[in-house]
Amino acid sequence: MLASALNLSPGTVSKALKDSYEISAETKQKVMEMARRLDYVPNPYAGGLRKRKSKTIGIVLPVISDSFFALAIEGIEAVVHEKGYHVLICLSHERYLEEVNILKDFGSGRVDGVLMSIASETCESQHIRSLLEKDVPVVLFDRVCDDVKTARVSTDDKEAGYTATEHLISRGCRRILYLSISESLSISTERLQGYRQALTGHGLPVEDKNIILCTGNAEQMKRTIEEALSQGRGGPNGHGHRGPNGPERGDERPDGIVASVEKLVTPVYLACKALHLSIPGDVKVICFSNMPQASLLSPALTTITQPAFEIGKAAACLLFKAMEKADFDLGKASSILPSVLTIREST
Amino acid sequence: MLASALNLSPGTVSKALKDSYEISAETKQKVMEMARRLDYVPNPYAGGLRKRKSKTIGIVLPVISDSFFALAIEGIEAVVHEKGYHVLICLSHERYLEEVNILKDFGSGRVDGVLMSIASETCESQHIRSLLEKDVPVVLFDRVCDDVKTARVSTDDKEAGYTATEHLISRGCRRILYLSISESLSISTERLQGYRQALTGHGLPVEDKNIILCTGNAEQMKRTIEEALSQGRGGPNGHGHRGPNGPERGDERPDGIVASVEKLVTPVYLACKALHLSIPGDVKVICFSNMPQASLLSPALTTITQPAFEIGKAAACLLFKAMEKADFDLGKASSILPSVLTIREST
DNA sequence: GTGAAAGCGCTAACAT
DNA sequence: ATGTTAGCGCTTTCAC
Repeated sequence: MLASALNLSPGTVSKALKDSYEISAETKQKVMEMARRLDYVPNPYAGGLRKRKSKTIGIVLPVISDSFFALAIEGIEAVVHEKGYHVLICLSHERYLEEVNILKDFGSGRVDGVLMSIASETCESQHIRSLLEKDVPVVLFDRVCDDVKTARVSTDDKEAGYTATEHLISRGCRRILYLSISESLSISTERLQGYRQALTGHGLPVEDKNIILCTGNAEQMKRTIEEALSQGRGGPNGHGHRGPNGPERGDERPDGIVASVEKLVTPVYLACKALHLSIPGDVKVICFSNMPQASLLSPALTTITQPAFEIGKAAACLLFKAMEKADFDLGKASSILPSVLTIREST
Repeated sequence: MLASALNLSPGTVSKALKDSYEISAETKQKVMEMARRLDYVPNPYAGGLRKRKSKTIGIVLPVISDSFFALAIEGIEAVVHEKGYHVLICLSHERYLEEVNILKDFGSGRVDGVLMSIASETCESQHIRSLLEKDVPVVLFDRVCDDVKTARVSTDDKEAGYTATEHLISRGCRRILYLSISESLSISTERLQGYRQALTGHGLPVEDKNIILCTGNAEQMKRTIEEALSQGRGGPNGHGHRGPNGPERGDERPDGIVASVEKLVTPVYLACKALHLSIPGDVKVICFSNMPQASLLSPALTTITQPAFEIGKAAACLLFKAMEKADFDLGKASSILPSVLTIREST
């Protein structure tokens, strides 16, 4: 296209555009000039076909409207853009089957590498292994997966779960609810393990009825949480507040909540409100969240915050290392970043 | 690749895969079978090159970690995915030059159409027109731009600005601050116009010193807001609260804030806290925001909410109409969706 | 019903 | 220093 306008061969134009030493300054001048005039940009797919690279990386996420994921994308974008690559984003909507289809599509040459955080439905990883077999490097972040030999970037979720729970215990909580959104997700199970360890470590019982799986939409989650909070508050109309004299002997009502993901913040607060439970008076709440407005909530929310942007960045960097040198072993390249506990009014 | 494995010509394989009538059931069977076995997916770029379509649409945004944009992407993704297209996301980081580079790149055949919300720095649209000239359809959403003849999808920002301001007036505010993040952005100027009209319409003066441009990071914004809120609070230590007897005669202190974008929520709340101003006692606050936790803030925030998901969807639908029939005139296809006022404690 | 051939827009090796 | 050629992986006429 440029070539015909200039009466030059495409080869010459191609070289001129890349400032090759074999082209005369004069021709380069002409080519550049014309390129500017025609606002010409080479078709990346044509070149990519030839070079067998797409220069794009695929991101697979369950959702975007979540402070953690939105920030993680920005972290990824920072390094991808710097490397001159592009970013293709696909959503699994927490569905295993959609995730499978996306990865299958990514095996077509559409992307040179994949960054992914797995769906809550997913508890199997054959689809990931299939992709790896096609030599498409994959780096998992946040919601990772043990049974696949590739790099993982996340926080130490077990430790974070421990820290969160211990914090509640130090605040006097004895019957602590753990709210999860999946029974298989790494973040859920790891954080749960930390929760268990903290309870056990402090001589408190771990009770199944305090481990709550919250699914469905926000309204359904709220109902699930209300139900859990109503435990041990005997009598037919068990929704009354506790007496004015603080916890009564034998009161089995939960007095603390570890919410394992940000999505649970609203349901938790609404459930407490509906039950007329005061936070932190009746129930103390800590949540894993990257919400920038956590400190503005009523009451201000104690959080475990993950370095979302940094996680995205680190994952992307690992991916590039793998794409740049084929012998780089992602299998032994995982990285763990620190999360931070920010204590606020809710505890 | 499949072809060689089957000893068939690529043409035959291609047709078989698309279930063409000219291929025998038997061969189709064999091809499908082998495709499954090898987990084969055709390279989309090769086909795209031939058909001169990329089947991907480009999204240009200033940021992702913002409730509105994150939701808008999900709306876009819903329709793009349904159409069998893919989504390439590029961030302008509010920079005009990055936006220009992205659009230039998008003129290469990388995308078949573009959805975009312009950067706060942008106040010129030649780059958009250049792209349109290359027959890449563009639909603007939310942060639109008047001087380019293409479709726009947004809310009625002038009306929303009016509604927000009138609401504050109805709550007794007389000295209302308008907080913007740009002097050229459509959302800023339109909402500002509504603000002016509401003031004028209710016999209140429009004062330049009440129209505040907030730039920089959250900390800088907070300082700007503090300064603005300190207006008319005379005396050397002008930071004290107002007297216990309510507004004094001649008090020039602002008593209301219209924050034109979500990013301003935190700075506004922090500024009020720093100045020991109570919301809504001393200052009433309304903000354009899609934060799911607005009702949990302290105090709960009165918001103007935009139908972000729907805006994304509508924009994508228009874009597809334009891509599907070349004679579809985007110039006269804009659409305006309703935003909603949710009154909470902050007013 | 199947194959051969051309071509999408580019790059890279190989002439000239 | 420039041009020619082949080929990336696919689709699509057009022959057979």
